[in-house]
Amino acid sequence: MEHLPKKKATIYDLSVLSGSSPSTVSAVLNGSWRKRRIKESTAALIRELADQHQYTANLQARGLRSSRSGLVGLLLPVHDNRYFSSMAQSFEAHVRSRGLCPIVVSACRDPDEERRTVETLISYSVDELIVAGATDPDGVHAVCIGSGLKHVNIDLPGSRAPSVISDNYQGARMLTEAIIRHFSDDLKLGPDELYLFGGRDDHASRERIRGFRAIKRELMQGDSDKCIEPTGYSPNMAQVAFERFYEREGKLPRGLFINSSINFEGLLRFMAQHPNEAFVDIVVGCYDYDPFGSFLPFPVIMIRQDIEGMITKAFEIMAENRPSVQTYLIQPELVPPRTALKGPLDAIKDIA
Amino acid sequence: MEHLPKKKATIYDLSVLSGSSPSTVSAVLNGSWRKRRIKESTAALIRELADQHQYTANLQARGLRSSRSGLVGLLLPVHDNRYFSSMAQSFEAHVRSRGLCPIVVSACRDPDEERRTVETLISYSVDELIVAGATDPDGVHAVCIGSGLKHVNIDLPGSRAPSVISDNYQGARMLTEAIIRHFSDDLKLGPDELYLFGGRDDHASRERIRGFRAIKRELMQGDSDKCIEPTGYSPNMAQVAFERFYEREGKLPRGLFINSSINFEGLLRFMAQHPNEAFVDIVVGCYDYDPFGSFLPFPVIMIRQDIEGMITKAFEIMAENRPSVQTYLIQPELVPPRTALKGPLDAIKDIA
DNA sequence: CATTTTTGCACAATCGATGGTGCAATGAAT
DNA sequence: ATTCATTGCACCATCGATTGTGCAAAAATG
Repeated sequence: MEHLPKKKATIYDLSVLSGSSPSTVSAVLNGSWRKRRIKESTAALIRELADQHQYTANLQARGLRSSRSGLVGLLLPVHDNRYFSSMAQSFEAHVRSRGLCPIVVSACRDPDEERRTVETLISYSVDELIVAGATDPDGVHAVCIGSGLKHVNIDLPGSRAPSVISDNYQGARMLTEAIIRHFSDDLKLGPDELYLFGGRDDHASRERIRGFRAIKRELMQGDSDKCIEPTGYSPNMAQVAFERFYEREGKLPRGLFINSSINFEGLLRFMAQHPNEAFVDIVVGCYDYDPFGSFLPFPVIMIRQDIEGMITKAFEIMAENRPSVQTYLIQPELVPPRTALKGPLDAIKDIA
Repeated sequence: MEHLPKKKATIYDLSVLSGSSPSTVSAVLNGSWRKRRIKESTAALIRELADQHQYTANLQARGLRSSRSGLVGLLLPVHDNRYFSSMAQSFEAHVRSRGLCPIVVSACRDPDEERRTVETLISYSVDELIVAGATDPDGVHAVCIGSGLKHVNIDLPGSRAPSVISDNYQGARMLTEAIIRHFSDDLKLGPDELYLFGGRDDHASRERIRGFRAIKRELMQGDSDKCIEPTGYSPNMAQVAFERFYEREGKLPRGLFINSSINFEGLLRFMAQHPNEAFVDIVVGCYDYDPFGSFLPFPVIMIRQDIEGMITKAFEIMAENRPSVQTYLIQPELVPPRTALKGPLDAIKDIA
């Protein structure tokens, strides 16, 4: 039977029931009672009543009074790809292990939405915030600073708050080199057969492009601007770019550096329009790891960013009392084709 | 320059500045001022002061007073796969469009964690909750009912709250039939060559198994218990199951119905251990859509659940004042191999 | 037994916003 | 000019917890 939504018990209810004052009840229930010299027996009684009546603290009230909430936020650009969803997963585990409540929100790469969202979080007195892949980290910072909210950037650095990012330059070098070396000597790749698609004008893309070009020049003695096609972080724009290229050249470049799995989805859309023959000889390097992407019918080399490492580092930084504004580089990992890595889900017990 | 975290302006500050009372300021700033017959000019003045001083309401205080929070929650089993991350993405868009704040949390398929998490959300006076793929929806329901929280189940039904799920029976029939028909007449699949892997003892798995068996008997005149291998929702257990099968039979079944993309990842892990030759003739049907999964080197047929449809329906139900406890079936969609569908990300503008 | 110390708790202000109620000033109606 | 209705706003209790302070009663000390 549905019992009517009986309103929740408060410390005042328990106060009456136990014969103690509200403040005593509060102290018992929030752990500060030793300090307040509450008798063990009083505490025991109150605790018993509390779970008899299923008391749970009203966290809004607590938050209002103490201007803390027990919430830790993660601001994401989007949910729907494996990079960010893994990040959310790791993040939650970390926050939970500290006994706090993780809340994940996305802001669609929109600077205004980013700021508005953070303002909302602040209005709930979120205690800490990880800002991942923000389009305008410094804008977010300004909002945070105004209210003293601890925050760390991840994935894309800001200039005013500590940042933890992966070493995109090194990663791009590794990935590019792996693409090049994947071709045997007799089918060697030329500088104008290796293209970079995707990304936009953000720190990560710039670094990756820098790494791509550097190693390309070192190993191939060549590179040109036409080998770089930034398409934004959208499957659709990437698809269009591939289509255009294909129309122009009659084929895709044999070597493809794809900036982010989101853009890789653009290649999928292209693939859906063309027979497999168009792909027999290509080698793709994707900056970002997706387990299914790793097993496509052509060689796909991927970079897996060390999400767990970045999250860990971010929380370490937030634990400091006066963290210095600097950018920490975390090394990413090269993932050869046909590799199924473990992820944060593996940490979860599943009773078969 | 870092201005010191000057504490945020409150209605009291604005009250002093404007010469009006706090309640007037409050009314102006929360929109109820017309009703309270505040003069237009007074309102204008207050509004100007408000954004001069960057006033934003303390939502904990508001929530405490009004016992509403403006938060809408989505409880997920896990973040890290495309099905649930798409769900999060759609959910956020819906909630945002209503001017509320979406918050997404996962509970790792752990009934206790589910209940604890919902209790936490309730402590923050979350206004509405979508419970997706909960292991124990009725347990969650009990917690919600205790505090009058509106909620709807998605993906896995409960018996005490309205539920929106996809038609798993029909979906499984479609998928199974598509697998069978994918084989040409000369290579026809036998009943003992078509296996179902993955899932566990939940409503969705049961329905899918029922659909799988029904159509199998109709089209193949055969089915047996050994063709069903529930492995739980874990890549690892699924991998182990595949390995065992392979060891026993020297090959994989030619027809594979895989229950959820999470289990499909188990197949990836298996694949990483074995040469591509082990897969040349298999056809996989996966209940859940993953764009990369669709392009693997063997035919992969997928079922895409109508996430957008389910979310929409869920919100419609929550908008009713006395929703009836029933289960709504949403039709899923069969996705042929090599198909790149659009997703919730496509709704996001990206300034290239 | 008188005094000091310790124990155990109650009191009350406070966090920031909301909304019911009441009342003065203004304008309209008679 | 008196009465009545309307306008415009202030007052105050309230939501549920936290925390500094104060004060009896009990215990320790002399």
